[in-house]
Amino acid sequence: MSEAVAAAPKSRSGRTPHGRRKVRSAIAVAALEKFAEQGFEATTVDQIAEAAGVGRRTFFRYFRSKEDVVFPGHDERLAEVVELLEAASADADPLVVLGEAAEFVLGMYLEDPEVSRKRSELTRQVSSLRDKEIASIDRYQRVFARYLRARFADQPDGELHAAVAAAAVVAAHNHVLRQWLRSGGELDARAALRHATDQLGEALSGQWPGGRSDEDQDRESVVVAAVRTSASSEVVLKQVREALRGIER
Amino acid sequence: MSEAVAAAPKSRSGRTPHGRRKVRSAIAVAALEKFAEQGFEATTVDQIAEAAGVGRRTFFRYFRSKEDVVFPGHDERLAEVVELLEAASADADPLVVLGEAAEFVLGMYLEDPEVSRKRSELTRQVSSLRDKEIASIDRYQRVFARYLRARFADQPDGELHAAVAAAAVVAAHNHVLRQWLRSGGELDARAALRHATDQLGEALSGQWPGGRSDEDQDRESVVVAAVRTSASSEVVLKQVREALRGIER
DNA sequence: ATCGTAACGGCACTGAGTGCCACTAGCAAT
DNA sequence: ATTGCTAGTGGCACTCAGTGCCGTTACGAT
Repeated sequence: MSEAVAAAPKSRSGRTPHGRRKVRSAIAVAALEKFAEQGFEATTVDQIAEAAGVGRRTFFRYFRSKEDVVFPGHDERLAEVVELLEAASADADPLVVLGEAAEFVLGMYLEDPEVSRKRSELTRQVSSLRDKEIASIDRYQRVFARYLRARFADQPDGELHAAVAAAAVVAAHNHVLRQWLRSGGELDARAALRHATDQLGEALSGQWPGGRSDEDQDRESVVVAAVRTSASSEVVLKQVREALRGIER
Repeated sequence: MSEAVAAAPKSRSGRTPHGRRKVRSAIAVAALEKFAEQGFEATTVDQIAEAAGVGRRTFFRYFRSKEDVVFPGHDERLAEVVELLEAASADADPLVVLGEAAEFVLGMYLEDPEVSRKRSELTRQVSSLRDKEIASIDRYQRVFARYLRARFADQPDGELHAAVAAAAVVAAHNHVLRQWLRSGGELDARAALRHATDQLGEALSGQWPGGRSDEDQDRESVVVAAVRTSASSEVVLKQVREALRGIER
């Protein structure tokens, strides 16, 4: 590990894959192995580099920091979400679009359940990783909020509603993700997320401005007789909702 | 800086305030001065310590990290919020309680506008500080969510609603805070926050379970005739809501 | 005056992250 | 095959944050 031998042809000496993309993967695998074995903080970059068969300096060429090994390519993912939102039709219900974006993000976790579980285990234990992840989630939320801000631009309190709705969607996503992780991957996360965002859409676009555009054709199929009553509109609504719940399904 | 002179009576040598709490303040002031002067990253702890007239080691006795100088006592503040929520009446509307908690947090910023503005300027520019702050905000959100989870425990989807509502309240708070900062402290932030949480309360407690306890007495004052229709319950509800809106107010 | 305690300052050490440079492998042109 | 270019690599040295240790100093109590 020291003398003149070090300069020998490492290319074929078992280690040092030298494949362009293989190196990155080798480092990541070695790192996660070490983290699971001896913990995150107790593992030094030197150990990871040695285990991966690369130099310490090379580690930092592939990952900006030790934390970054745990969250690979979060930047690219975020860029994909931005694209997704930019490509969304201007006619579509903004909250539906955001729901789809959230499902897309969720899909990235669902793709590789084992990695996701290991990551969540790590982030649960190591505070610096938790902070990193929270910051990363916040970036998604900012993108969501920016999208909604544009869509709600002409409404009163549009910025407020955008910020709140974005936070709500992200919270719903996170909640479903946590449930899924706790269930050991058994839960139908996509369905759960859709259920959650449906409820959100009902609550938010119902009371707030920003209504749907395809409602008009349904409007004629129901007639409502409105009467004055001492009860608040909230109470009336609640009664109607319960009544409907009794009829349907 | 080296020989026997170092042991001389520093206590009266102009520097070294030596007041128990004065030291902390002196360090903080010196740090913020240096940060404003040459930037956060370009300022080393040694420089801060020297400017404050204390040893480098002492700096780390008062602040866990360089970032911590910018966010002093966030832990204590969080503890206060926890107390506030624990002290809240079990009868009160959970969302109102959370609104008050949010206003309390907002109040901490409002207390000292100049410091708040300097902090926000710093966090806007330095990513590591931004991440720290986001993590700190998330801790508030977790506390909020935990509170709501307890209050919504017996409801269907209670956990989801707790997570979403907590996120919504925090988002509203952050939005108002941002507005206030941008307005240069002119905005009536408390009123704006109350306006925002009022809307939230309407949207969330209206559509979702988690109803108030005084609704039952109102229930008898409205009668609903339910009929089958081709329209979805969403559409029916929306129609009713619009009709009510036309009648009231 | 003396003792005990708490705070302080210095020192040395670990480990993350960066800049620099020399080396090598692979590839293209000749 | 030789030369030359480029990109990836590894080692080295350096800065700086953060920590453990310890001798010293200031201060309060007896």
